[in-house]
Amino acid sequence: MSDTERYLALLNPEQREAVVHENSPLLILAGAGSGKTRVITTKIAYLIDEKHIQPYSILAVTFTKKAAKEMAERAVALEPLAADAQIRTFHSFGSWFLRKFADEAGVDKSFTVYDDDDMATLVSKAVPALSKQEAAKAAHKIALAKDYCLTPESKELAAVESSPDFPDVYAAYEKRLRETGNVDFGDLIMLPVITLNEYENIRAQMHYRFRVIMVDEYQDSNVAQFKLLQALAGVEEKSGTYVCVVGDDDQSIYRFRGAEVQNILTFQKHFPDTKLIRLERNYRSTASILAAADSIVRNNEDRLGKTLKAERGEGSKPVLVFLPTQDDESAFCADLIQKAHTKGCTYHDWAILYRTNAQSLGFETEFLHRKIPYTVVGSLKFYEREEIKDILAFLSLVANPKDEIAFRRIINKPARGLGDKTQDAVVEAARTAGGSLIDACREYAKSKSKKAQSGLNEFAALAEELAADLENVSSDSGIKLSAFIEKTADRSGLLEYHTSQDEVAGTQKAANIQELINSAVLYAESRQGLLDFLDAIELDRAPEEPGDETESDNVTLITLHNTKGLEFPRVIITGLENGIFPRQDKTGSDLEEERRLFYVGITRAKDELYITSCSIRRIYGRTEYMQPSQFLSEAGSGVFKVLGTPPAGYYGSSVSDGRNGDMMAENENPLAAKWCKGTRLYHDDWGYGQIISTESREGEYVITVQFESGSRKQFMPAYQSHSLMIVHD
DNA sequence: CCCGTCGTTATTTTT
DNA sequence: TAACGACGGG
Repeated sequence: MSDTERYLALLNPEQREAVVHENSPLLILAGAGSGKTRVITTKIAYLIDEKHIQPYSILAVTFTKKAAKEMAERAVALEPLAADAQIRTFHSFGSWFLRKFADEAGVDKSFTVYDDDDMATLVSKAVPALSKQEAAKAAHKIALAKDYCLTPESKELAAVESSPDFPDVYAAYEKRLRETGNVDFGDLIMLPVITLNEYENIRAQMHYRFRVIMVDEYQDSNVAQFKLLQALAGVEEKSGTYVCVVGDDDQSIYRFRGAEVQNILTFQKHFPDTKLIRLERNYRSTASILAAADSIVRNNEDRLGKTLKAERGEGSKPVLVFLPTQDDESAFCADLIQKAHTKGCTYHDWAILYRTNAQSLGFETEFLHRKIPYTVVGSLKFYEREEIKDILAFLSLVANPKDEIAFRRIINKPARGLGDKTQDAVVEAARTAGGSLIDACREYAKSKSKKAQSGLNEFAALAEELAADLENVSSDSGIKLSAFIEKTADRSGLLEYHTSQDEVAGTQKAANIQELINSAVLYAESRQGLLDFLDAIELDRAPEEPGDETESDNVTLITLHNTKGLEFPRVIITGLENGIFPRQDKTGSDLEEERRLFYVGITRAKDELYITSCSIRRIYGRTEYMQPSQFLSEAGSGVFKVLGTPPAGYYGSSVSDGRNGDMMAENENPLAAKWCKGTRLYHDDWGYGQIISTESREGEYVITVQFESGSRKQFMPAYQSHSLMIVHD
């Protein structure tokens, strides 16, 4: 048996068809857990082994570095030659392209990438009339415009932001950004598109180079990325480039950030003769979890439509739990996890999902209290922390002395007596001279009196010294970049500044800076090494966060958005309440996106799924009465096993079997109506049971419960209802 | 220019 | 509730 036969044998018929398909564009609609990564990686190996495609001319793009890394590793495991294939994120491809064709694209070869924060700062400097908030809003709109590949001159710009001065704000920002030589994230996609459209020779060069292009998570691509794919593939030129995209329209959850579901819905129109293959066999979740997922997403209108078939057993029904308050919610989750842990289930098996980052707080408090180990994924990103951005800003300024944003960030940190006024003047001087900000400091210091003078010279000397250090080391000298970063942190005074902050606020800033230093050991102490390091950080931030504890036994706390591509044996999706999830008054296509988000959450679960909904929640310090999420009633009955009692007036999936209503008419005691003979119950400690008798003792209503575990207990629902929940099947 | 206090305002966010 | 930004006194 050849290697090829061996790995093809691992595939089901649809997967195999997708791998061996050739000669026309291919759209793979891959449902959650249907093995799409396996298909892509096998296809890469197959193209190299059987079709003798040069690995070098295969381009596979993903959205996250994590996905790119996993894909590369798995492809290489199948075929070592795949190490030479270009497997990268859209943005890292854009970065590669822009450095290669920097002159044509109009950027500095050694550009660094501005993030959303930097964009907002630059907008406020380019258009000083705007308040901080207006600048941030404008920056967001500019990013969105770039996602749609719109320049300040584009007629369609009004669709993004109709305000009449928006094109001017955008244009002013662009002018200022080009002056720095840097780019923003949007540029990494948009500028290559513009360059490719403008230069026929570059287009031809790319067509010659890349014979196969594959795109993962295609449902989350935006218009600019679509145009990039179109230009690279050369549909109009009939370049013969093979295009294969993989995605799932039901998992499109980044529309608010410019992702365009239409890209996948209309792919066949833009790429003639497209072959469509559906992967609908799900190898991840049990049948009853998939049934729940389908009962949600089938309420969406705008979808290509597909039904997942479970390859695993039926499994246990997902459990829907109605709880009084959010505190009960975190207690319920903690109980569930602790109980499973005593039975040998690891913490690592569990994930708690929520709509907004703020919701993690309640769980953190409860878990800390109960000593349940956990990790919060996402919320405060390492590279977005103040101290890290400070050090990176200093490094960026060394790399590019025209970097205005980096300059402003650190020139007066620690305080050197150089406030806004001085900064503006220096930046202005540098802009008119068209030169370096450091030179401008020296120049401006001459015309300035005493105090500012020494500060300016001190700062300039520091920047010059560090820059000179870097130039003096020949590249490949074997010295590590981490030594240089350590020196930068030390000499700039930033390390000392943040260490003293630690003492006041009890933070971990100094330790974080040390982590940053450590992360640079693999880079050379040279100008090129620094550029590589900054590039890697800008584009690959999320994955290898220092302190990543995926190895140890922790419960995962994570937003629904962040779970894309992940899976867990046991999942709890929390906060299923109108206003929280779906958020506020989402309607139409926004509501459909929320529904897809729920779908993504459900399909993360392999074996067990729990869903919680509270009656009372504190929002912004105010106590609000919540209604269960409309998604729950849409699911219809029979999908979930229901625990607890939904708030009055809720006619969702837990409609009573008629018994409760009948009893209410016969009995004046509301407790007796609810806690009647035959009612099925769930108790935090004793598990499932049924009421076998009821009585009144000394004026108190008492029930006797027979538990499935064998034990028989008595309870007074008036006082103990918090630990007892009624089961509605 | 620095630091404290008060008032305002709250999504999701691969890169 | 909490966190962050705007403003005013030192």
